[in-house]
Amino acid sequence: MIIRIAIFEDNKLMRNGYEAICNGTLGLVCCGAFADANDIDYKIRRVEPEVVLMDIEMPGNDGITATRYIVKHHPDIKILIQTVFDDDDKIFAAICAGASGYILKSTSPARLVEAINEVYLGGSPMTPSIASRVLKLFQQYAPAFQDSDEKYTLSVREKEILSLMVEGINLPAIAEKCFITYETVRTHVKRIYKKLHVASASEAVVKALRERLV
Amino acid sequence: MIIRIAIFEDNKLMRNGYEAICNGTLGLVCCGAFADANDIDYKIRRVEPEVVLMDIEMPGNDGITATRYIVKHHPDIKILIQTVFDDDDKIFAAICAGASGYILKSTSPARLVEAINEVYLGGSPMTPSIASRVLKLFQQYAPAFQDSDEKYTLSVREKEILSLMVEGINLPAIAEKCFITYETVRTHVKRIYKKLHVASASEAVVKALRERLV
DNA sequence: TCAAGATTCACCCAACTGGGGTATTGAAAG
DNA sequence: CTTTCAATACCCCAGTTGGGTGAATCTTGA
Repeated sequence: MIIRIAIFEDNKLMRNGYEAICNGTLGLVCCGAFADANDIDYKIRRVEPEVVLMDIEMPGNDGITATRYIVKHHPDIKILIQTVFDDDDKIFAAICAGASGYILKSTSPARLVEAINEVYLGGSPMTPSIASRVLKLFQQYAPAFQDSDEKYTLSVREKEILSLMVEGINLPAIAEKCFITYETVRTHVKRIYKKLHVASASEAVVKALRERLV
Repeated sequence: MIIRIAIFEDNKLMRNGYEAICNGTLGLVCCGAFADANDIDYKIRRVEPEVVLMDIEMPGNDGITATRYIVKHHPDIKILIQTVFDDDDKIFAAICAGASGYILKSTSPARLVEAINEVYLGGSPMTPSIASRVLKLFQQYAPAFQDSDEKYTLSVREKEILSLMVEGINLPAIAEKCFITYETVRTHVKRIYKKLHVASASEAVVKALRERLV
């Protein structure tokens, strides 16, 4: 099985370098090398890659936008972001755009080939320094758990009902779904409110989401 | 410079294996190998590691709790989580607890040594499959920026009221806070529901949180 | 100037919600 | 064997919510 790779990189030297690395490696083949991400749809349809090596910094259509586009319209294609910078905003944007991996340009050819194989197999290779920033961002944006030592002890049934509430289903409908009466659902809900120290469905679902109770 | 490593691993064979790997590698030394994380404070103070190799699954005091404790009280110590499982909850909990790296036990000794050096230097080595899950979790929990196509065009007042709803405040109270009548709040809320295509406060706040509308 | 939209307010009605009880069953724990 | 607790179910009541309709300002922009 040969992995087809499309390269997007504005620097001609690097582009040729990547192409050489791909074509010089058993199991890889470069099916296209482009200096920009304009006409991205045409280019992707033309060369039909399985993995895209994407430079973030490019003139015209930037790598993030292109990534977002490819993820949306060709969800099977894996995208490996390459950049010289490692600032939080770019990483954050790239991840949210749906990139599968993120490596610095200082990465060795051997590691690059490894990374290409890894994204192709569904993994997410990241330069450790990038990974470190991702974790920090993650901790920042998901402050749940932080030091929650099992604060709330919801029973199985209660968790089930709470998660249905998070889905926006109202109590009568929950009763149907759970094959129990409306009154029983209400009993559970009241207990949930007491345990979570809240007084309404909205508060409960917010707490459930924020503290990852469901 | 020699990196001091403390090992927490309940399986004796693996524990001895890790110890042998550390002591057999130039630049690393195992300063302590423990079968559980009980008395974690005493153990850490006793052996003063720079890097902790932590098994998640251990009898008694689990690896996550121990990680949280170490991060809190010895913030300079880097923690490398090791596990046989790669389920979302454990990964999420470990990251939120403050682990610096996360690798599977199937990782080769060479890669383990590499990972130890990387966490020591401030990086975050992750097995690609773990990294992949981290990215997915990240995308799930930070859907901001996702595609800021201004999906919903809420007015200023509507956003204000929606965010008060997310705080769990009920409509009469919102009216007071905004110095408008209860009926007006209700009019706004109804319009918000139409714009968001929802039919209840819970749904609205969930959507607001998930899509970062507030 | 006229249209569109934001913001404000009001009334009606049916349904749902929050809070307070009480009570039975079965399983697990001591 | 008794206690505890989750899960089930029912009652009452006041208050809130969802949905509909109508309407008056005010700003903004075509």
